[in-house]
Amino acid sequence: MAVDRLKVLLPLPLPRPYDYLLPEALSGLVAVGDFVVVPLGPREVIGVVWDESASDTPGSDTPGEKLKPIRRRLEAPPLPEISRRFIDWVARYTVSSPGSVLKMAMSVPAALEPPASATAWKAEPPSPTFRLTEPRQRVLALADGVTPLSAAALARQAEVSPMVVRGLVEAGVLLPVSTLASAIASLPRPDPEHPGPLLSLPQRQAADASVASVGNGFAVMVLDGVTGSGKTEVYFEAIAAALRQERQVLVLLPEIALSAQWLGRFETRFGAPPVVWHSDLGAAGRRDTWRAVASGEARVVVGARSALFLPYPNLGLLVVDEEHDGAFKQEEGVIYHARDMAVVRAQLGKIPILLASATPSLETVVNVQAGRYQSLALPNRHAGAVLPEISAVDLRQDSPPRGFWLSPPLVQALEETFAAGEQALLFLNRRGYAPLTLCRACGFRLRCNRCSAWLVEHRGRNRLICHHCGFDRVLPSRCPECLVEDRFTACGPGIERIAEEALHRFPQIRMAVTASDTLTGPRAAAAFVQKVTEREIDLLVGTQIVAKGYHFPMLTLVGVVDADLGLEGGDPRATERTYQLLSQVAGRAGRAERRGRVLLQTYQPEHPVMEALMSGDRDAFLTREAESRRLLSMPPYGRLAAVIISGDEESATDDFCRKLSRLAPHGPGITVLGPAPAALALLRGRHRRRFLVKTERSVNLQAVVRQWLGELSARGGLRVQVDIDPYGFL
DNA sequence: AGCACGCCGACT
DNA sequence: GTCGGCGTGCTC
Repeated sequence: MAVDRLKVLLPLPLPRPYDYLLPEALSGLVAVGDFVVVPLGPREVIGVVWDESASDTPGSDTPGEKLKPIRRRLEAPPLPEISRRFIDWVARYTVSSPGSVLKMAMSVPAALEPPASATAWKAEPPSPTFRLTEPRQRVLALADGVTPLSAAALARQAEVSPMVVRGLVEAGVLLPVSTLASAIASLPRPDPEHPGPLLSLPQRQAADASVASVGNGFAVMVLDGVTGSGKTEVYFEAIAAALRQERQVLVLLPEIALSAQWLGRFETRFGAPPVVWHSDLGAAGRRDTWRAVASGEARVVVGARSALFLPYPNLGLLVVDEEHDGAFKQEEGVIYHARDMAVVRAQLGKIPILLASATPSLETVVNVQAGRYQSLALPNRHAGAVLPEISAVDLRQDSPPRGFWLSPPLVQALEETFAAGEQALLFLNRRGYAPLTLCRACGFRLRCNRCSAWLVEHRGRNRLICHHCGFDRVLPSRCPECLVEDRFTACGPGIERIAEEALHRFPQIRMAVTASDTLTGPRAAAAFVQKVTEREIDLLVGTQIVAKGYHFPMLTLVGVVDADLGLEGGDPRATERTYQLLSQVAGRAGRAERRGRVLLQTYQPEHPVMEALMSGDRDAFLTREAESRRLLSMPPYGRLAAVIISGDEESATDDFCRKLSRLAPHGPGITVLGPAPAALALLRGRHRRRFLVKTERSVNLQAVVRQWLGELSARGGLRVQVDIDPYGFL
């Protein structure tokens, strides 16, 4: 019997797919995975056929027989089965609706509509009688190129009047072609046989192991090697292996927009650029990329976390570079960790995944120790480079003068570096001039009205900015509290202030100040990299943005202005994160023949993080961290979920929390903590409270949370968010 | 997510 | 008396 009903998943936060009738006219033409247009209330929505629902089980979970018919099927490649299972899996894991996850996979509605065919023109050999004037020849030469061009582009590039092109069209010498089809066909193909750099022996061995895994089913490999050990070149070989097998590859990077250097290395190895996917891709770019992925034409995709949800029909390898990086955690909407979901995607696709990092996350290290992941270690920096010498400056002894932040030893090291004609980096993970501004007359501190955060002075722009909601204002002349005039004073340093101090100490040096707000987009990043590489810059002052992925051969000194920043609060995860960040920053020093030096300014040189950095004994540090996590039953030894309640009214939010509290799950191996004010108790005008659900590994955490939250519905501006495996523990 | 339905304040 | 605010709930 023919199927006459289908389940269709819509990209909306609905609890399950809806049933629709398959009209006679579409019978046999619609299959599971197809994109279809269906009516939903008064509107039409694009969804995906999720399942067949047998017609002889009427209304098992459907209200009555008021089923509406599927309107039409869209001419797009169907959503692959693995993608559908992946979406279901992510929804279950993150305690969100499958429709919300589908929405991430369908982020480009335009890609599903019939390809808009902007007309381009292709040259046809003209008849011998056709007069080939010089302008006409120029146009025809262009139209003979690889990429078909529009009439306007032909005229512009051939430097002829549009009338010439029109004449050629009318004469039948230029024929119309569909831009889209040819754009896909002309995607540059990374070539696995393109000669790449020579690999060192350890690189070769790791590369061989990863290459061998390609095409051999699911496996997780951890590429573990210090900065400069050449991890990228190793996984390039695995990518080459996947390309030889005609499979697609996805590389996830934490900060895609800023990795111009990474793209350069890729092109050196493969002779062509990869397909790039990130959030600030234009609408047309997104559409074309989505289609290129769905058609299988995009061979290597490099992207930020959302690239994981593109509809790869033929994915053969996954790479997560800098796997420890916090940027893989999506904190809004469906909250997920792209690295963890990538492992699941690899498992569903029965393909290998490579996790690369110089400072693997504790979760990953524990998985290696348990034998679940295979470790491919790269012990040394190649090309004879040595690791930087890392030492602490004890600020209790070597304190900077009042109102300054660079200690005498650091100033001296800078002096030596500049004298040797080398470059230095001052690292401080704090944007702006000063993190806090207060009134000297009454002690009033300027804070954001909508967030529990101080306003940060950005002197360059003459603004006070909230880093959480973006609110900004000019510095008032009068204190809003005591009305006294001009008594505001900046407290503490941001990178702008460090830059000011450095310039005061070394008036001659050429300096670049880089933060996420000054290094906007790939162009700015490329310009910055070029300036540093060509040694037009002596000193870099920057936030974590400079810690990621750059390689400057002449940079031999790294000064960490405040190594203790981020250790406050006692969150077990903060220790690990600080270690990873500082380790990464330290790796910027001295990668070529020159040995680098790293100075950590700290008030606690005996802190395990500092000691681990200085001794280079990462494994001892990790063992110790793992032990403390085990004692606390924290991940990865226990399961953890954060439930965040937010509302624009504080009392209503607290009321709701009390109700939830009374219904809180209990039982063996289940602990619910809270409610407590969330890390940012006020964010964008919303009051936030947080519960922590902690369970033993044997407990189905998601089921517990789902059942708990299912008992109450949040109304009246209240919102409930579930964060499985939250990034912070407190 | 939309979009309609519904129940209370200021207008032609 | 109606127009319209946005709170609440439904959509196969």
